[in-house]
Amino acid sequence: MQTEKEFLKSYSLEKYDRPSVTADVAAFMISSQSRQSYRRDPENKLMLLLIKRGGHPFKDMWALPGGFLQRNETIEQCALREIREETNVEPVSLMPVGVFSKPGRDPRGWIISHAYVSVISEEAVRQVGMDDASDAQWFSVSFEQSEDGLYRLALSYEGTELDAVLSEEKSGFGRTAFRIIDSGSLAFDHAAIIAQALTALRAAARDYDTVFDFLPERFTLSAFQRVQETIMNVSVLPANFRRMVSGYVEETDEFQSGEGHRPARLYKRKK
Amino acid sequence: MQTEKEFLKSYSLEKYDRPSVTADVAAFMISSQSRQSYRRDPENKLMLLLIKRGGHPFKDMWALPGGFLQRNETIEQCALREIREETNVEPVSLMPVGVFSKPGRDPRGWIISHAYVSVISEEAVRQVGMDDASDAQWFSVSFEQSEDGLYRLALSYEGTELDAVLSEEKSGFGRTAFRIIDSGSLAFDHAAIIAQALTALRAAARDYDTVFDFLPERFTLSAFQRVQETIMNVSVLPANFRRMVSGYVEETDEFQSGEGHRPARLYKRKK
DNA sequence: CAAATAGTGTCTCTAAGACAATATCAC
DNA sequence: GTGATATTGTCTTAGAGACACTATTTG
Repeated sequence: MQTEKEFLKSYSLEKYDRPSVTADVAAFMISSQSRQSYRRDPENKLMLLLIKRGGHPFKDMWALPGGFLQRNETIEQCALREIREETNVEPVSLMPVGVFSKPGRDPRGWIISHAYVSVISEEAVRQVGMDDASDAQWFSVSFEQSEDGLYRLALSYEGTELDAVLSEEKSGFGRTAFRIIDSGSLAFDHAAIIAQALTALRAAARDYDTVFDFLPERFTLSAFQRVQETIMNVSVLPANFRRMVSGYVEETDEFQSGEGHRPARLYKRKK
Repeated sequence: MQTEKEFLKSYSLEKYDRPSVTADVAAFMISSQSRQSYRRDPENKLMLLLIKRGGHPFKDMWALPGGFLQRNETIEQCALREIREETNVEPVSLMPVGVFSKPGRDPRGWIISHAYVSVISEEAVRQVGMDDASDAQWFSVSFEQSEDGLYRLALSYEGTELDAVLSEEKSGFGRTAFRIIDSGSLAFDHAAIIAQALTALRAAARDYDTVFDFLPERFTLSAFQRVQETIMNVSVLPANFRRMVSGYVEETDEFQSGEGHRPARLYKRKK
């Protein structure tokens, strides 16, 4: 009879066939656009970080940042490591989206990808600064269902426009996934990963939980509302928004003035 | 300059260090207990399938069914394959729960696990029949937070009682995970996986979506309610429950009689 | 003063919790 | 008839959408 110790000594995983494992991250940021007038509050845009691939496969195409899982780290740590390397910024949050393991999804071979949503603070990115010649760039995001039932994902940065088309796919058992109809020149199956990530982000923003991740420590309620509306792609009456979030925020006694209109009280997240 | 084709020809993933990948499944079933009287409707219990490990490591301890990912299948297909093998039943649904990749979680080496919740129909299990001497058995489940804030997971089958204790762990960024304080003699980190699976199951049952998976094609509203209450571990007034689910079900013109009280109309899932 | 946002109050509608009352069967 | 579940209806309360109205600042 073999003891557990003996068993483990003679056991080797190397004998078995096994895949390579990656983490890919959809890192989002809210950026405030310039004002239309000295009175008007700035508009917000939802931005997604993409990397221009330097090598094969999909050379010169845009892809999500990501990389291979290493020994002695969790898959979350791998995702964080990759996003730190690309942005030089500490992410505010990280949320799992799903696992992509369909055979053939990567031409290099048997590779399964773990997708995450990460939120990056605009302040932090501005401090680090963005290199316009860098391979890493922030794209503005639009994702909507059109009348024909298909989903259009539009990413744009300067002159570069990536337009993907996807269909909703009941993945066997009620869960919804996305099938790529037109990848819009995104590498691998990343168009589908981005669509899934946006869906997860919006679901998480429903209870304001993830919305705070996009905001600084102290914020006005209208800044809060603008961020929420940008993520969810909906609009709410300001009076009702205040009421709905009143349980999630705490007053401070500071105000934001100099905006061309009545100063607004700053709030902070409750508890 | 190398073309993509040339690149792929010379590329090999084998050079890199990579983990073994498994899918582990928390398969749930609702079982109706025997009646307390000829009038009383039977009570329900939530059951979880566990396998007694035949070999090292954790020999003779109970574990979730699962196995290694094979080439040419997705991780979902792997989960389905494992649960089919153990139950000889086609699962009704499959839902991802999370990835467990903490270094050291498996004494055999670098193994990351993908956890799924699966729902099995009681009818199907009864048709196949359960072998009492089999390594696979259905345990009744209780999972609650006690006053001290800790979570108690209790699994029982005939004389066997497994009692695990867990604490909630803010996993870095707002997501909650569970840390094992007492594994209750469950193999690996499976106590934490089960806790997470139950949390995911309850979240999915809030919108009745997963609840239908436990029900036959046609069901009475009180059967529906009993299943919902069993999963969520709460209770609702029958009058209010009918109103709440009225949008999700459709009347049929069949009734269930012979139950020792007024026959109930059978309903089916809407759309 | 004008333009913009900040902030309050109120009407309405809907959904959920509580509960009363009636209906119908098996024994 | 009795004991159980089936089914309907009503009262109340909480929360969200719509909207009117007032307050305050900067150019």
